[in-house]
Amino acid sequence: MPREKKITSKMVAEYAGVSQTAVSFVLNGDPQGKVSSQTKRRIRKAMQELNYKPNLLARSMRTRKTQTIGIITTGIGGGWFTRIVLGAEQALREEGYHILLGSISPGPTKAKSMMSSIDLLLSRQVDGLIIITGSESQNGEGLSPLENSGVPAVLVNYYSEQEIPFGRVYVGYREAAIRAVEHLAGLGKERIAFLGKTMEGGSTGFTREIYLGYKAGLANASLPYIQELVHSFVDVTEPYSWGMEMAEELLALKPDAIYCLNDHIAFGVLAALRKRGILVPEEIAVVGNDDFEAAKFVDPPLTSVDMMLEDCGELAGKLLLKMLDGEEAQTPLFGPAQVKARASTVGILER
Amino acid sequence: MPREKKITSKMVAEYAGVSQTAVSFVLNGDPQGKVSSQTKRRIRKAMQELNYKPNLLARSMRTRKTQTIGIITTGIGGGWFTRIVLGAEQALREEGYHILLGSISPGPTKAKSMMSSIDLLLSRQVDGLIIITGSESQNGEGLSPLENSGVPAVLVNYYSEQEIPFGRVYVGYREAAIRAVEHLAGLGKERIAFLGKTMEGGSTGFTREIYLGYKAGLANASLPYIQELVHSFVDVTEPYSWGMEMAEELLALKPDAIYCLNDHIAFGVLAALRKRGILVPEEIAVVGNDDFEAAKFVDPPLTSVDMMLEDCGELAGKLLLKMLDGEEAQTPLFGPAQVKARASTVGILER
DNA sequence: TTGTAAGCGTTATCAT
DNA sequence: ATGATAACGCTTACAA
Repeated sequence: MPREKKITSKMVAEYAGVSQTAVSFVLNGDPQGKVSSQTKRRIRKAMQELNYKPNLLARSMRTRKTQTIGIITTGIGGGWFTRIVLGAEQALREEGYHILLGSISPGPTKAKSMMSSIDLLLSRQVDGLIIITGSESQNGEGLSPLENSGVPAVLVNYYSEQEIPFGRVYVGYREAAIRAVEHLAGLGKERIAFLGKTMEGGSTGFTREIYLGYKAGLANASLPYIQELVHSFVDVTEPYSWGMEMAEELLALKPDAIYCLNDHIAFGVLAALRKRGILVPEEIAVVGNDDFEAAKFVDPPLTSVDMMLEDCGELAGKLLLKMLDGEEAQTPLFGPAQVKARASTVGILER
Repeated sequence: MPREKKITSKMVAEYAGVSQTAVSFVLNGDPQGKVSSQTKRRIRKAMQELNYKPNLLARSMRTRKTQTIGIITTGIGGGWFTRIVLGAEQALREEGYHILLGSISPGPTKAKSMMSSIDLLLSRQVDGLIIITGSESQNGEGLSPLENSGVPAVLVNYYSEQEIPFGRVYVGYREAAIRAVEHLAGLGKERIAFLGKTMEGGSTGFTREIYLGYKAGLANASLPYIQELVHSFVDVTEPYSWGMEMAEELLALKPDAIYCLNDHIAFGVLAALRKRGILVPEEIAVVGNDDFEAAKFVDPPLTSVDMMLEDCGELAGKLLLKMLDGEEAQTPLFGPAQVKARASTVGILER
């Protein structure tokens, strides 16, 4: 019995003794009120009894709309990508769209695989595309199939010199840094060290944003930019160890706070300070970025800036919806950022 | 210029001066070798010059295969769901399938929303379905649309009394517990406490698996089951605090190890032991489950059992592929589990 | 080896 | 208000 015959609208029409057209109208809510409520009832009853399920594929074929958005991402990473997808999915689902996942392997030949992934999704006739790129800077690589497809697309975190005819959404890194510094300044901290990547250190993309935010935050708080408190990394393979080392180096310079590019670094910093018996936050407060789950459980719990990635995803989804409605790709949008204050800055109030 | 006209295979045929059939054959690799290599070249050239992209929707319409797998999940949770999807996606992509995301909001009316989600995906003519359920036990709720659709489906972590005609994959909780206990026993621990949910405590689903694994692990290591070292929770709202409390209670009973249902609880345990100045792992070793990212960064780094969720996803994907090939839904499959040894059991060897 | 034509399940156009 | 009929772009017997 599991093998029911597929019911088509034609069969429903026959069963109800009406035309297929009438069935179609009922299916689409009969906007112009062309079907008498009597036959409407008959048709609905027939649908029920036959357990009819419309074939959305056929509909898409005809309407040239699939109600499907492709999401592609390179450089997947522990959850950060997911949170964005989640936000986007929700925004899009509310409008009746589904998500079709593009290739999500990091892949060596990035631009090439990006192109083929886009091609595949376009072949499947997605109505729009969201592309979440790794956090590195890049140029218009791999986007060529999109450009002349006319399919609206939103790029998330796509740092590029070139002008591109797509919507853009960025994670709020700069705001994150500004808020972090403001938070620390608000606690009376004045010598706020920075562990990240400076422009002199060759920062691009999101690392650049964070650095600029750090400087802007200092300016907002009327604090001086102290060169010797700013450290730039070159290689990121061991952020934890780097954080430890840098913390050691900084000690002599008596900072009263350390703001770190990410939580990994901050964890290293905390470990180093713990080992030295430095009081956190009384002597030195520490702030990280990204608000990893782990931040709650280190000792002391780490204040970190949540990048609100779901919100970024929602931003991307809503922007895409507008574009699907015919609006032009606007100026870039930036996601919010929120300081999650914990013991590493405010002491023992909460876990 | 972004608005190129859509190119169809018919246009390619005209342009190349051949029949649409020939184009179609080339598109599908011409299995029977019905097209001369000359015309093949002509056709390929035409495709290139017109920048032809086949419309996969139309193909699906005809072949009644969409090369699309729907994935539905209830009770999403910080990343655990994602890792499974990732594994499945990879396995399926290798065989040319794409993932269509079903509704992924927790939702109050779970069974109802599950049904509509399944219906929607079926309407979109997915070739198969993977359903990742929350970790709670359930009955055949919400699966009725699937049963008589004849569409193959794999359920992940679906704990149910009833027989169901679907493939099933379970996260390797029981094995996880067995390995954890073996790991501890291997280190010479003999009084291994358990913080989880016992059958007497009303465990079902995965909590039951873990408990059974704990007992099996003890048996394997010829260790006695010591009733007083086993604690069962009722309410899970504050696992961290519960872990702290239980650790305190256990102290008097002199356990030499504590195995926790999850990392949250284990973090609480570690915190309590740290406060008491108990040496970990010399006096008491601690093991958690799930291997959160945070496990690496607590003090001391926590040994935890990785549930290898990507592998579970891969298992699910591959099982589904087999079912798509006509094989029957087999006996349930269980994912692997791997102890990630860290300082909380083996001392300071690694972070 | 190549071409013709039917059909997949819808929706949209145009008469009735 | 309702019903034929033609698309949408592709695959696939079957005919040439």
